Amino acid sequence: MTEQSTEPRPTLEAVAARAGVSRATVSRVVNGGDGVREPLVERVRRAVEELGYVPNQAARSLVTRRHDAVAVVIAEPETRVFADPFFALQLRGISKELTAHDSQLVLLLTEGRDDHARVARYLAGGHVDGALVFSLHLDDPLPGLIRGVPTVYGGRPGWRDGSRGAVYVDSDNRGGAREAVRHLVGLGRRRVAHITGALDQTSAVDRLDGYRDVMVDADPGLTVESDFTLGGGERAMRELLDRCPDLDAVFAANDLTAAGALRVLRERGRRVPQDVAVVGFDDMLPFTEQADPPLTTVRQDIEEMGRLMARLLLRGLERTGAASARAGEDVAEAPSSVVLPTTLVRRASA
Amino acid sequence: MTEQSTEPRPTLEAVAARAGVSRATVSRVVNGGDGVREPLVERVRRAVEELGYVPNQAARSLVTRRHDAVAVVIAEPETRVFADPFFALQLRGISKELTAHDSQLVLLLTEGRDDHARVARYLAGGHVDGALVFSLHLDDPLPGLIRGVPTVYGGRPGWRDGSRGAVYVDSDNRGGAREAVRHLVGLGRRRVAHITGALDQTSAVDRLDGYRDVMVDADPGLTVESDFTLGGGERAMRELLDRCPDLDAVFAANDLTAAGALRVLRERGRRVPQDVAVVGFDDMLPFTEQADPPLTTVRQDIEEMGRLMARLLLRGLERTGAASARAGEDVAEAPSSVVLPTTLVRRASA
DNA sequence: TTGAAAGCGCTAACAC
DNA sequence: GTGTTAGCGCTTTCAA
Repeated sequence: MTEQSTEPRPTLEAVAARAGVSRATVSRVVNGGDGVREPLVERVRRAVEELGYVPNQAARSLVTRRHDAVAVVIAEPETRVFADPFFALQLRGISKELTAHDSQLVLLLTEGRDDHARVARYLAGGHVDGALVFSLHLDDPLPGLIRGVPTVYGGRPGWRDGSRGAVYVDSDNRGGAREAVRHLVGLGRRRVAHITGALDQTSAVDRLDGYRDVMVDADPGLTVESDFTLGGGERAMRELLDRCPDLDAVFAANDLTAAGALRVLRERGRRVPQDVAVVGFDDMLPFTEQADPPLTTVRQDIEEMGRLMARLLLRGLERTGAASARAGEDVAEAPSSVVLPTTLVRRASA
Repeated sequence: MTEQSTEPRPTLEAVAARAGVSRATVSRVVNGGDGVREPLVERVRRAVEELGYVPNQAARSLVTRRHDAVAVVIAEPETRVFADPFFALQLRGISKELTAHDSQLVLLLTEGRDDHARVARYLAGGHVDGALVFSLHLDDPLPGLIRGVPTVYGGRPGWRDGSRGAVYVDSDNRGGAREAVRHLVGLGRRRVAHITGALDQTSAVDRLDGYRDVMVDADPGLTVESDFTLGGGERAMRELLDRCPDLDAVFAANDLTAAGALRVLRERGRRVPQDVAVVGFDDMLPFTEQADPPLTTVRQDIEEMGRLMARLLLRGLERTGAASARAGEDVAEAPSSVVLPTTLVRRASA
């Protein structure tokens, strides 16, 4: 392993000694330097430089009770998480926003129920200022375990008792689905099928609702439940074709599912879009572009969702944080949930 | 935002008072309970339970100088990072291993040169016990900036002056490439082309070397430089076809590149594998399986690489950590680099 | 404006 | 075994 620094890192004390001032003064300079006269600031800065001083965050947190760190909890037992770049994009957005606010990203991946206690303990341990929680399934016990930690959810949580005032960022899944299905109908398709996502997630439920909004009294046989995966999409498509050979369009709950459907349609000799038009959801490049034919889909801005989540959380933290409370200054609104619009991206498949 | 616990969390002191013992005893119980008599352990446990006590990590780190946290640094300015599930899989492996050791994963994504200083500062700030660093390009300044923090690299670093005793985990890129090309040659192909990866990364260089090992005195025109992306693969394939229309096989530096190549081959009316056989690298499902035809490729176990990196780092930390040093017990070997084997996965494309 | 001093909550010697 | 005590490195009143 690369170099092990055995010699202790310099402390405030050391810097103070070197600069010939008190610890308090060094602390002030390090934290912005307000109320310290210029020549002293200069002296301290130089000492910091020379000694390569870096504040010890543990000591600082101990007194300030701030950590400048945010936990990102991805509660997704399935391998699916890593089959599409969804989370990577969210992380990217989050990371950008946090970085801009000098906050760190602590990633908590949970593989199953066992991990919930661990995550809860961690969050309760006061390691982080807040949490961003993803991919909740209905009745996920996690939210109940993390009370006391400011949290923003990715996607509307699916609690039966409403969302209990939880703050979340979501796409307009229902509206997007409506637009997709309307597009298919506008193309003259009458037998529009729907392959759902995992119905224990609100995104899947909302997309199904959107489909139903447009296809009122649709043949129930045209809807088949699936799970957001490629393999699931294949299975679902086979089932649909067996059940309703006359279908002329498919709205799939996401692009991965649509890719599976496309493959089966090709297998079965159905031409896309001539025989069957297909629309996906997510606009997950390069899946959609690489698909054959390139996939018409509903785009959501994943990275922006991540960024927004982080922003809401940080804003909330500032609002309740010591800084603003002390000054009693413009106490901003408590942040509230945001639903981002989607857009239909037309390609060759529909 | 969900609930803001305003009342202060209980401290060791509070637990001690409640259990009628000293802080030291509580501390002992909380940290394993060695050397505390059973009835007391019980009393303390109950008090902890009742008060919902959770240790304050900042206070603990301040004295132990351990953080039970490891930074994962992904230094990848390109969007590419998020186009394939490569990092997600590594993260998964790392996360599993860290979790098993009660360590946290702090993710540091760097978007460009500007971020290096930030990352260096963070690492120097003693927030973490060690670092796992990925995706280094040649002459990346980062390694120079993080001296003092135990580090394991993902992929062999490409420093001109050797790897300076750095510990890394890598795949046998060269051997895997050899196997891929030998396979093509074994199929009777004589004009085997190679689309390289980004040659500022050792993985790309090693794969090129492996290709050359087998194709000694190959037509230099059969090798074209690319960048591990789908678009890059398309461009490279076009160039190759223009330059060497008689080529009968392509070894692409990764699956994404291969996918690009496949697309262009189809465009140009070349049948795969009859006219041109194609082999990729990575075995990035579902890319390889979804490809048309399904892609023959060199598989590397990405998740295992991640897990191994974490294991090496943790082992090294234990070795030098207070615990083992104090006891003077079996001082294990300093961990050394590991190169994982690859395997050829045959599908339809070659 | 600057410094002195009191902790933040915890662990680890060292006594008892 | 258990308790007492001295810090870990920092911020933050409070005086000067």
